[in-house]
Amino acid sequence: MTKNSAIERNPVRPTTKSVETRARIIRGALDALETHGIGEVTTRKIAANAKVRLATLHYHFDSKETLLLAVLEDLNASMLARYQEELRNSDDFETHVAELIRSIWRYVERTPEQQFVQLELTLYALRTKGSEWLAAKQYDAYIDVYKRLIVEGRGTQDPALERIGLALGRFILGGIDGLILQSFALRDAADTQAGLEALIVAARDYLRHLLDS
Amino acid sequence: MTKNSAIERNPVRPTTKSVETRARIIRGALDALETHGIGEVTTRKIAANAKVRLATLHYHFDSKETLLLAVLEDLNASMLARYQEELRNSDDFETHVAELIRSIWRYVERTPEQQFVQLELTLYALRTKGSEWLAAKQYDAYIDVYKRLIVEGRGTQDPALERIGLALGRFILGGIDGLILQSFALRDAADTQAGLEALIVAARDYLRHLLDS
DNA sequence: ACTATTTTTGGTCATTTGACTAATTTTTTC
DNA sequence: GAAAAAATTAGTCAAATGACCAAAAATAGT
Repeated sequence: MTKNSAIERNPVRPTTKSVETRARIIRGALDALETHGIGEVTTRKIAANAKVRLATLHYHFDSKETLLLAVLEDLNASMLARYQEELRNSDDFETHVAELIRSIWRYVERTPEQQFVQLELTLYALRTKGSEWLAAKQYDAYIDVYKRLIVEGRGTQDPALERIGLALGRFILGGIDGLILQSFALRDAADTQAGLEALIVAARDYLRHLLDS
Repeated sequence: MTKNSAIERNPVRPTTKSVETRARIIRGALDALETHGIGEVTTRKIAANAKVRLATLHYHFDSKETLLLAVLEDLNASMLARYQEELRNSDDFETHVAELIRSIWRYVERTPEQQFVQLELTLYALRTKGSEWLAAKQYDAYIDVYKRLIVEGRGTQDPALERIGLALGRFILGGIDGLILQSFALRDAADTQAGLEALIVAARDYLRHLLDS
């Protein structure tokens, strides 16, 4: 870990090629992270995975740390975009929320390794001095998206509704996180399914509770 | 990472001293993990922290991996023991559950670094081939303890009650995990508090739901 | 096509790291 | 209190790793 001369090396006008390579490296890093985990991932593995020389990697990213955090940012952005374009229905409020949760979980089940990596990287960011903001940004973004997906199609934009969406969004996010951890640790499909149903019921009841008060 | 000759080296009759040193190393490892995180922890840091030579560490633990997993086991055992000896009250069922959750959270707030390390180690165990069982054991144990704490003092030991306790235990564990992550990421005391209250309400409603069906 | 800039490459380096051994010291047992 | 077993120690080692540089190659702007 020697000192770094990123500022001088950084290009004034990044090329199209540069952007592509950058993206490829990030993708390679994600692949490497999924198969090896954050503890075993090395710049060489990432470079190999991205079909790029080691020095090229260091040309684009000042350090391994920078790269890993870039992966997390990328992961966040793409996952959020995914949710954004989903779900345009307009059921009954409670059904809508239930469907949202199911939709979220369907995505989680389709990308378990990604979820795992994201968890690892979130903890990594929290551990990395000066990068805690990334974790905060991530959670803020998630909560915001969840809120919007909840409120969506309700017609009004009552500030009270916004508050409810926010609270419910936080609740659901927490529930999903907890469920992810349990499903990873216990690997029991039936229990996971039951947990999901429990979360749906709980979210519904919590919604009622919020609407009452 | 050469191969290891632990079997031959292991003592036939471990001494009192040995047990003490072992415990000291585990404690040192925990300290090191708390301050450095799993990504930066080294055997040397651990040894220094435990005031033990590096070779001594390797005498007691076949490998870094073994040691880290031992830390996780120790952490689980001690935290569970902590919960066991707590809470002997016998309120109304709903109040009892609410108090339980508050009690759990109080402990979490008293030991944030430990919670963080435990999370890191759980992910580490899940990543470490052949050690996934440790994570499973951990969660099973937690769920079981939660279940017992929930059912405790209800008088009957109806199998239906057991089922309810189990489901509610899983639910609460997930909720706590989710809340821990959010509180770490967002670092907002008020939001965390609100999240806790939400969990309590949700658990109460979920309990009612379980009792109804 | 020429030039300036960006990008890539091959090769190098210091350091860290986990693991290991042989010898010494401490503890236990009889 | 002597022998045996256990525990500790100092010192060594190979491998891995992140970072870096100087030079070559590719690309873009004019």
